[in-house]
Amino acid sequence: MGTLEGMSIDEPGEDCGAVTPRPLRRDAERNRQRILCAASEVLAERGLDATLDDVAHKAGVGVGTVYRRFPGKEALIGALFDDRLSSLVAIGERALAEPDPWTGLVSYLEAAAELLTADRALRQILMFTAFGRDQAARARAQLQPVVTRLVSRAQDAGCVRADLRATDVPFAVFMLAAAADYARPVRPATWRRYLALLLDSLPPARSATTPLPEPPLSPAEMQSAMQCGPVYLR
Amino acid sequence: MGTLEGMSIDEPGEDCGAVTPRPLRRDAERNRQRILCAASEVLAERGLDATLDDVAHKAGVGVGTVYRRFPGKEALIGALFDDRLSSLVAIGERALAEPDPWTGLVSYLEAAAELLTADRALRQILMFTAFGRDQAARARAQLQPVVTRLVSRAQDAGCVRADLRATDVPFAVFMLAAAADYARPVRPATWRRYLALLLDSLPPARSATTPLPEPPLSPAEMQSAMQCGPVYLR
DNA sequence: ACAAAGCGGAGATCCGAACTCCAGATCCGA
DNA sequence: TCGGATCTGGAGTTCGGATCTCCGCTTTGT
Repeated sequence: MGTLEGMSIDEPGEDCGAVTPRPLRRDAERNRQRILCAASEVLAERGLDATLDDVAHKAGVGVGTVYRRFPGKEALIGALFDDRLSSLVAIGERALAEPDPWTGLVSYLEAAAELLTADRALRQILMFTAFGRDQAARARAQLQPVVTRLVSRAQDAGCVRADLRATDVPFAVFMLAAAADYARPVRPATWRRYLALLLDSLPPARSATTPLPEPPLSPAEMQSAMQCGPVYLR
Repeated sequence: MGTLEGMSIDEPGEDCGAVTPRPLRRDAERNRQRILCAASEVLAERGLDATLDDVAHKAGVGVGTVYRRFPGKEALIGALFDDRLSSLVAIGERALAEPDPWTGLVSYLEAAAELLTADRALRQILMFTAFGRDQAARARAQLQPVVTRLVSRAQDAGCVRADLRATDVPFAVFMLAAAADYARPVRPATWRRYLALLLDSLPPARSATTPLPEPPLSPAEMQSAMQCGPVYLR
């Protein structure tokens, strides 16, 4: 518990304060990358319940190696999701840079949903877990003004209903992510259909419907979606 | 394993075939009811992960009592959700009995979402689990023609877009349930806001927006929603 | 060539949920 | 009212699965 792994003082006499992490041996660094990469895949697919043994296996290293490099599961996840979360913020800023207010809002919804639907662990972190609480809270805090701006700008331009609020946006994304979770094993892009549907509810008025980009699941696909979903129990 | 509890032959000589379950002692029957009732509450709240110890505790009986009455968790859940599932079918039929096609579809969405959002275990059973697989599949099979009818009737009447399909309906309900799952601890009725929003995407055209019945979560509420959600990990 | 650093992965440890068991409490027919 | 049948509580056993440790061996780099 609490090893000082990866922290060592560079110069023997050059005491304390700034501890420069001595660079890892080449093979060790290579493994570290493999681990991060494997963890990223495994977590995206299986969510936070994924085992560190799974990660190690996928990375082609032993569990010990994982634990030598990261204090524990939590630390590994923390390291991984720092950039995921900041890329969410980046998405928001890119959407705000979009000149057309409607396109901006839509592209935010689309990109955010794309990010979340592709990564189950990220979704769990943002929606529920007590896990990366601080990181997630920080991301949310950064995001909130951006999304607020995105919404009100679109409202000012008259292309979005007046009663929409900034907090409705993450809800929309979560709902799409839930749909994706269900349909993914069968047909992963199905969430886009529901994004398109949802978008039709946003303008103050409309004279037609936007065509829905993805076909619906057939009843048979529906059936098999439930067979293989994130199995609870047994 | 495999006790014959609750099954006994009434008359000693009157062999085999129709085994009439001798009625339970009065106290035993009372406890059985308590258990079912407690299980219903606990499962609705905590989902399929709920422990039989939880159920026993809520029912005010010992775990042993639960196991004497039901072979195991699975059996208890099976017993409980038989009627939940058939009430879903009933909702569909009631909606179809509604004379106005639009009102019919809307009332189905609303009632189904109400049922699912109130019961986490039911949602898990319908969406994912390998658990009550047969029961759920049967319910789905019964429901499918009803929903199909509900949708096409509304389309024929011209009040719903032509590209909507029957399988979109359960998706809508699932998405609402996901929203509810997130918002419940903070403000349980929030899903109605998103139902209302969703409904605005259904007509072939519209000249205005329907007022949204529930206020959105404030950013602060959003924050605290995540604090207490269905905690994953740790 | 030889420390130092890193490695694998068996297995120790821990945890929590499902389920069992039996000494007593409770019921109910005679 | 009494006695045997039935039922009860909940401590404790079992089990599975996940986290994390440990140490003999391999790889690196000087």
